[in-house]
Amino acid sequence: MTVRPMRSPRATIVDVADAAQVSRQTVSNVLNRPDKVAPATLERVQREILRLGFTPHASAQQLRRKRSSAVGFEVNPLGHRRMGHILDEFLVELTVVAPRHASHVVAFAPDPDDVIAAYRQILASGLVDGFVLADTRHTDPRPGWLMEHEVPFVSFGRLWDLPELQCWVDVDGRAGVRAAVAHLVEAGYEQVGFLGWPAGSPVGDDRRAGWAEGLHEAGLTSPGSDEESSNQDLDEATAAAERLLGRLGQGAAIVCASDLLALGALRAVRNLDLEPGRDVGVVGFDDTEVAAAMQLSSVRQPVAEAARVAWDMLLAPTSPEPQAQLLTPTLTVRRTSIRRAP
Amino acid sequence: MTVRPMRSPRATIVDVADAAQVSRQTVSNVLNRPDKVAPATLERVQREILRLGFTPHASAQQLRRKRSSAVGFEVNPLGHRRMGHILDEFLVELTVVAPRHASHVVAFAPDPDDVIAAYRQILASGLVDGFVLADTRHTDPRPGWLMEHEVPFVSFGRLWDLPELQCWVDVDGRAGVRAAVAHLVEAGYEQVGFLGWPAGSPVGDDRRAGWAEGLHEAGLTSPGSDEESSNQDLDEATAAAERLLGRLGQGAAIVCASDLLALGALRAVRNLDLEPGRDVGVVGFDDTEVAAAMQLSSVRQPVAEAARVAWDMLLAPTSPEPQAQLLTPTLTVRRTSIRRAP
DNA sequence: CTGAAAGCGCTTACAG
DNA sequence: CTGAAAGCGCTTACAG
Repeated sequence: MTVRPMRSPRATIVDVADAAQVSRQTVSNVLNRPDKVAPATLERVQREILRLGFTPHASAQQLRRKRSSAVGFEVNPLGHRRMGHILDEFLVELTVVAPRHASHVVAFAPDPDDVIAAYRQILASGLVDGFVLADTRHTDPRPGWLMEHEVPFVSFGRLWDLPELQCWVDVDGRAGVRAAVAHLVEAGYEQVGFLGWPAGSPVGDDRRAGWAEGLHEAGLTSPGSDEESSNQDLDEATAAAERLLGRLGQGAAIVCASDLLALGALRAVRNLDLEPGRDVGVVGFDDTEVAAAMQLSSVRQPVAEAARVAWDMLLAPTSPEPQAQLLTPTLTVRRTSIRRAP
Repeated sequence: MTVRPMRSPRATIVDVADAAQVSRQTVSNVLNRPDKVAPATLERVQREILRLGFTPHASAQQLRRKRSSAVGFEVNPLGHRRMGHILDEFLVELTVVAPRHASHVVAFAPDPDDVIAAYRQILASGLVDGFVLADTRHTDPRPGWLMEHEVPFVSFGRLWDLPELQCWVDVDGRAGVRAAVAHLVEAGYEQVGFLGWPAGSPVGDDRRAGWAEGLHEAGLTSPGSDEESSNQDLDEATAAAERLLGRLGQGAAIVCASDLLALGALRAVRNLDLEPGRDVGVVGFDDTEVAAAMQLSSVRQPVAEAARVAWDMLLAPTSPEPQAQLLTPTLTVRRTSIRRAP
């Protein structure tokens, strides 16, 4: 047996075949249909594969199989802060799961002026078989285009414009907020107000609905005056929270549609010389770094699970059509929703 | 991956050749060595390429050229919060620049128990030609292994263990902190203290050195008592900042090694019923979301530039050996370092 | 300047 | 169960 030099050219299927005294097709069979190979041959070939450190060349497989075993994931320099890095986390989890499906993830960044062109290009080059979408929005051109060209895809986030499409996984924000309300009531707060975004955003409206449902389930009624809204801006959120606190009585709590809004609520509480948690409960949404740093209780999206589901959906047989999935978030409880120190 | 058949089979080089009435080699020449093709032929072929929407098949090119035109980038589910998402940003910028080099980025997540195995595997499969490393640390096995196997790579972050290697780009944290000190002195603060990490981390020590240099340049001397250290923990940082403020006089400022430490400093300031900015200056490091939300001045790493440099270095000729590059960060000035409201 | 030939490394019917 | 043949889509010397 020849000793392989340090920087040797990769071993190919032919090298393995020669070493194991079989044809290269048999090596391929060992790799792809081991049940069709005699046990003794199988073992001999596998030993040589291990010994030579052979790994099939991805390009050759892709070319022959007419399949890349890769999915594309769009990353976005402008938008990637919008969701508090949830999407960065999602990409990581997508990548973690990929090997389980003998696949990999290709990141790409479209020109903002022609997003579809990037999808078209990467698809035409055969670099990916399909896509995982994220950050879907109203009038998003991507799902329609992919649909029309019969490109396999799954979306992390509901497909707002195409309610008939079921190829998505999302997080049930409504249930998360509902759970936060229940938690706050349980913790002893007597009223629960809501600090949300201005009406009209599907995600924000969904979270607001969760608050209303939570109140209802807890037997509390909303006087209609215990909510305020603000854009994603700290000063605006602080002012809104101050107005809200002015109307809520003693021992109240505020559930917020985002951690940033919650940060405004914390400020408002302190501006009144009150102590978050002890005097006023506050819960945020997304459990970002900000939340952890500020000891803010927050609703956490199950990102890793969403990534797993996305893969499963993408690889599932096309019929029966996969069902959309709504995952339930969890609540990370920290100081700002503990009414009394233990 | 189960793939539904694509609606239209892609156009191949042969389709273009037939349409343009040339051989397929000529089409290839149009693509790869246009100078070797007669102008009239060139134009005719290019017209057909456009008309058919032809894009070369990546796998076929990779197989033939023995080059993938891709770099691997390791993403890490545990470590990706350590640097305040700087690495997520870096991946995005790497991806943005990739098309300029006719390349793409393959993300991968190693098994934490055998990181090298993931590098070996992805390399053996021919999926990438090289790697961009990040989050390098002392006793990092990756640079040595890559070096030994003559795998092209560039590191975002100094190669602490291999000072002879020049294939890295990093951010000059020392210069950033020095600039922050100068800014604070300029803004009218009379003393500048430092809140850092415990001695021993190369990055932290570098930032501390920047503070000392900044004091020196400003003609201030450090009494040796105007620094404190804390781990990345809000409560610990708050306590350290309180001790520090207790020793600093009126009109002081604090430069911090991270935004989280700075958050502790902000808390300490408020605990003393003082107002950040007006009474005590505070500057953080990394300009994270937390900084933006808290109106915290902070040192910002030029991540996009680092990504550009990384690509250039990776593709640069191997001789002369590329020079390591240290980029200068910028200071994002917000409320916490403005002494008086305008 | 253009085209015929060889081949990158693999997989998949198919014949033996 | 095993191997000879064809071919995935491209590029690159090379001959004309």
